[in-house]
Amino acid sequence: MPKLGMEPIRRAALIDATIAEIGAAGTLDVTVSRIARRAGVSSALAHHYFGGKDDILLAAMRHVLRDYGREVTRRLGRQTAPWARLEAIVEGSFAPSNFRSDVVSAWLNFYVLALSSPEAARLHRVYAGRLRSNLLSALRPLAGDRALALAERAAFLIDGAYLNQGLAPGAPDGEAAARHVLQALGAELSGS
Amino acid sequence: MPKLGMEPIRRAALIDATIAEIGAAGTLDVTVSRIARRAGVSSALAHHYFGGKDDILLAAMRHVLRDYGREVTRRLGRQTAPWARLEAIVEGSFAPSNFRSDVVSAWLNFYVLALSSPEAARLHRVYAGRLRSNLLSALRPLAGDRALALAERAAFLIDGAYLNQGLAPGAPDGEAAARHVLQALGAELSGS
DNA sequence: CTGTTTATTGATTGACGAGTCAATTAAAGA
DNA sequence: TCTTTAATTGACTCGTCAATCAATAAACAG
Repeated sequence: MPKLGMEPIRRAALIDATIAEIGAAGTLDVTVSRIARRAGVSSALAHHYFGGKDDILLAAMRHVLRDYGREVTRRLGRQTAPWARLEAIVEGSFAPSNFRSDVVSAWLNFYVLALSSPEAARLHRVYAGRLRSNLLSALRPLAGDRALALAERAAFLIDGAYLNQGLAPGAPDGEAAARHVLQALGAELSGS
Repeated sequence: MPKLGMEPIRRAALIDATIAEIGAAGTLDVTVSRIARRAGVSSALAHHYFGGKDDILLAAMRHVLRDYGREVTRRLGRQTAPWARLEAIVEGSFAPSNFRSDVVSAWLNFYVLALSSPEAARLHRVYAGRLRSNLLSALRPLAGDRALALAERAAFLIDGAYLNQGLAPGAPDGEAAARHVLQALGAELSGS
């Protein structure tokens, strides 16, 4: 019973299913059939709309990255003071929608995918570049020429927190992670 | 032409080949055949000594973790002053033998493997626990009751540096990473 | 109505890869 | 010398899975 205009709905459902499936399995070794089943369609349809498994994976990665960027950008839009902008970046990074355990699990898998897939590597570079650029512009007024090094450390802290929260047993706690990172940055800034 | 006592030699060669293969491919999706070929034996022999692919992977993970631990422990043995012990931990973490690009690539893959393999998760917990315990004992005299939070941040920084160096283009620079982490910790400690 | 386009799937193909096994060679021991 | 044991492999089996395709059904255009 084909209704028209299904494409965007199916795509979205398949992408959500992909993230959920990867999150549940903890690996990219998920079959197209399982993803499709979770989305309520046949595996043939997944191929029809995406072309191949790689394309599905990359679409899911783009989706995660876009959600992440949206969350940060939204918070950043309202702030002008440097420290407030820093808070916006960090808190956006650990916002509940990004920091759900299946999303973090998928995130880690996409991170590692960048080691073997050029397109995934490109997406990762875009993310990493934007994060550093955001951090740098917020830190410049606060830290002057130490801003570059501080931005790098902040990026390390954020990624490290993701990695550890992703592997820690129990539900991840974004608030605690954000507090950690901000406290570390605050301490480094005050001790100038 | 079977010589006796080949087992340890073959095991070692297969483990090295596994790390090299994973490092080169950037994924755990490497075939037993390729690993065996690199080690100069047949795939049947790999199964003979290890049992299955999972066992090979876990053996390689243990090997990486053991090398890491050795490097840290060796440096730690000579030091008694708190800050020197901290340096030992951090510098050991980024020692050239641990921080070769194929090893880091394998490391990241093993990290993610812990999301789906209980045994890999156990190994990771052991590593994470020991790292924190080492950091904590070095930081306690320097930071008192802030030591716990600081140890956590240091762990985030180290893992974050691994993650970023692993994905950065070009050869990883362990010295720079170590300096980064130590400088961050020093700044936090001085601004008490 | 009729033909075209969109949505959808069941069935099939083809490849690839983990794990098994029987057979071979040579060293060690009796 | 005979036999037991370790080392080693080529060939084979069995599943699984990505990808394809032909077929069906509904909406829509003219």
